[in-house]
Amino acid sequence: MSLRHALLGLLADGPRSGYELSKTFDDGLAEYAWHASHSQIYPELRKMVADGLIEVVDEGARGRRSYATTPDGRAELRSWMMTAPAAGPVRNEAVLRLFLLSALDQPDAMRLLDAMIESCAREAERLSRSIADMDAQIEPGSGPTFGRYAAEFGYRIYQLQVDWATWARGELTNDVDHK
Amino acid sequence: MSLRHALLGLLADGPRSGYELSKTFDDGLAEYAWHASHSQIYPELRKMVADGLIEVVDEGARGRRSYATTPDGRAELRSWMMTAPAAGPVRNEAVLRLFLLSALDQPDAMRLLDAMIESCAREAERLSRSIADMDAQIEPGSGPTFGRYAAEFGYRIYQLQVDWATWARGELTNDVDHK
DNA sequence: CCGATCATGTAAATAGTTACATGATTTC
DNA sequence: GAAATCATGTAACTATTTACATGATCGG
Repeated sequence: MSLRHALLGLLADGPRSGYELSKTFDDGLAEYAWHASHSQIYPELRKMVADGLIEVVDEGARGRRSYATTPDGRAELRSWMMTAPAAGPVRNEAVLRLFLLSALDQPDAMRLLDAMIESCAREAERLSRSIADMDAQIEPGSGPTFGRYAAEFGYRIYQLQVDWATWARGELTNDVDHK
Repeated sequence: MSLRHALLGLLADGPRSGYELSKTFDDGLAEYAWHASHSQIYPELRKMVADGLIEVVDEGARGRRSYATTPDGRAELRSWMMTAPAAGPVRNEAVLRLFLLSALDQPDAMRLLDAMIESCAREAERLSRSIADMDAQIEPGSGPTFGRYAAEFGYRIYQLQVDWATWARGELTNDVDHK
């Protein structure tokens, strides 16, 4: 049950409301690691309270409730972080399409690879700028934030997709030349 | 509904049984792109027959049934390949744990990073050997197989994780030094 | 003939998505 | 005072996992 651990992990940084947690999924986490919608998050938070992993620490305007981890929650998170198997089942539609490339004919495959190379390159560049911004305004001595780690990962993964697709494009071209 | 398209894509290469499709998921696909168990695959194949996307082309021993794509199925696959959005929701537990690293204390984070670096490096090396094997025994003029594409992707992604984790390890170390 | 593997299935439970629903507060 | 955003929820549906279940064939 990774959603539960994702929520515990985010709350480890400090109290958050369901709404804020939902936002955090939307920027960064959902793109590379784990996606969840608010309709899944709110009920899960209730269950986690019932299970003693988190507790309500503040109630604000508009029914806002902030949650924080309990000692049990932190123990559960640590145990999961340190003992979970290295790889679990993966779901990634973009990668799936890369893998099914050979199901297309040559011109379609080329068109798709070109489109992917372009969109991944654009993303990589966007993240590269975003990283430069972050690095320009950190206070010295403080380590990278969550967002900085995520951006670094994102930059590298988009660059990888560009490189892989460029390589695959070359292989496909050679393939045709030899026929 | 990506499972359906994954199955269509695999069947585009030639007729396969549910059992074989299930095996294909297990080596390569499930690790980087999409996971599915046989208990999900068999019912889905039946639905796809009912929807006219695939058909039974052979019945062999032990109740084995081979499926092949229909023209409708190939059209559906192509349309999905060419028009699906560049990025969908992602699920990847290993990456999630990387992102939640800051929820651990320094020594635990270091231990986890070291373990990840080691296991990813081992995987990268295994794939590197596997790639060398494949490249040694291809007939000249024929393009890379599905497995070759997958292995290339896998190698690069494990290497990326090693590099990212090594970078993160350095950042964490600096962080402590400055305190 | 026995163990491994081939080959398919179903049922129950959990996880996740999509659509619907409501109302408060802030900002302009 | 209207639009945007904050903030939470539920219901129905679909997808996925886990566990149970069965039997055929192949290799030694």
